Amino acid sequence: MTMNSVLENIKQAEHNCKEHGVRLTSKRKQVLSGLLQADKALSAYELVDQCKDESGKTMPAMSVYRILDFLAEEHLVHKLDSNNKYVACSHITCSHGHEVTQFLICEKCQRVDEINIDPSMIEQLQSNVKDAGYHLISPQLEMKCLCETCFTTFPHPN
Amino acid sequence: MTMNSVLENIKQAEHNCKEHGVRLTSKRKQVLSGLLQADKALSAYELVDQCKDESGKTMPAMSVYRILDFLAEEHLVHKLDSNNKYVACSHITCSHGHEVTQFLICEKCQRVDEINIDPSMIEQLQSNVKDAGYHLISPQLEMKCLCETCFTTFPHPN
DNA sequence: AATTGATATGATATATTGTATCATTAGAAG
DNA sequence: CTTCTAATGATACAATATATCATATCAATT
Ligand SMILES: [Zn+2]
Ligand SMILES: [Zn+2]
Ligand SMILES: [Zn+2]
Ligand SMILES: [Zn+2]
Repeated sequence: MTMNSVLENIKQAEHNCKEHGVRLTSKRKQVLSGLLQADKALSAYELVDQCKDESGKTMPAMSVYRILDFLAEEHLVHKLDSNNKYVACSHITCSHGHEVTQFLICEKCQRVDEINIDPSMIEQLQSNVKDAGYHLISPQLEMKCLCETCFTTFPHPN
Repeated sequence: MTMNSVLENIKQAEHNCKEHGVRLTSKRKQVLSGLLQADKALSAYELVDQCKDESGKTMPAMSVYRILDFLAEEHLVHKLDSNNKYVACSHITCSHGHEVTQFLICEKCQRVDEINIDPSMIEQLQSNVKDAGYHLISPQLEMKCLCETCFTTFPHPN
């Protein structure tokens, strides 16, 4: 992501936080900015390294985890359970809600696309869940994939 | 799951393994049986404890991980990325394939239901992935839920 | 400006999950 | 029985995550 885009995202994130009555502190900006620049999913500890590289100062892992929790609550980043990594939300500067999020995750290069789901599909998923006697609490679909580049670059089975 | 059902599942699992030219050893049976009896998702280390309780002998964590890998390859257990736990396949004694598996996971009690997806839904998911320029390599949908019991028992937001 | 209370961050220890590697054992095949 | 392979054990360690208490920062009030 270009530096301009990063700044634009940060600015919008700051605005969103203000509206929610919470603060996007400089550390939180630093972490979010790191994720935006990386343009892929990073682990908490990779983010520690990235912050070190950017600023020279070490950010405690504990702080990174806390900040990632905060950013996730604000829907500014998402945690990917598939690989225990974190990715910046693709929809910070647009007005998407987050009823159901779907991620396509490249297993090789950690590139992630956050795509939209057809509302009828969401409905069907919800109704499947309900029919099975469950109550959906955190709908997030993660699909383990290869991106086009990795698919053509690396050998693969099938 | 009743002891009879457990034995029936083990028997079928043994048959399946024989067909694939691999061995369902006694340790592997012990782990699979532990998961079947638990009737919910367990972590690898919870399984270590369970094996200890059942047999008196300690099974090394390393072995449990290896055995879980084996069982997963045979589609006898599934790994849930959502909570880093493992669950016995619900379809050992029936003839389901595993093109796309969908799990409803209770966040409170770790109860899991492995349900079927409508083929048209699978198709649509696949086409979404393709449209985004990705290649699906391991389709497994995990939905974080509350089961009916936990939903009515515990307080919840919304 | 100083006081105070709430929020954020740092420091440290520890828990949990998972892998690498080499040694040993058990099974199948000849 | 021997020999080869697959399975398991033992040990060390890496990677991910949380618990807890101390300190710093910020903003409101005096
Ligand atoms: Zn998002
Ligand atoms: Zn890729
Ligand atoms: Zn299954
Ligand atoms: Zn439950």
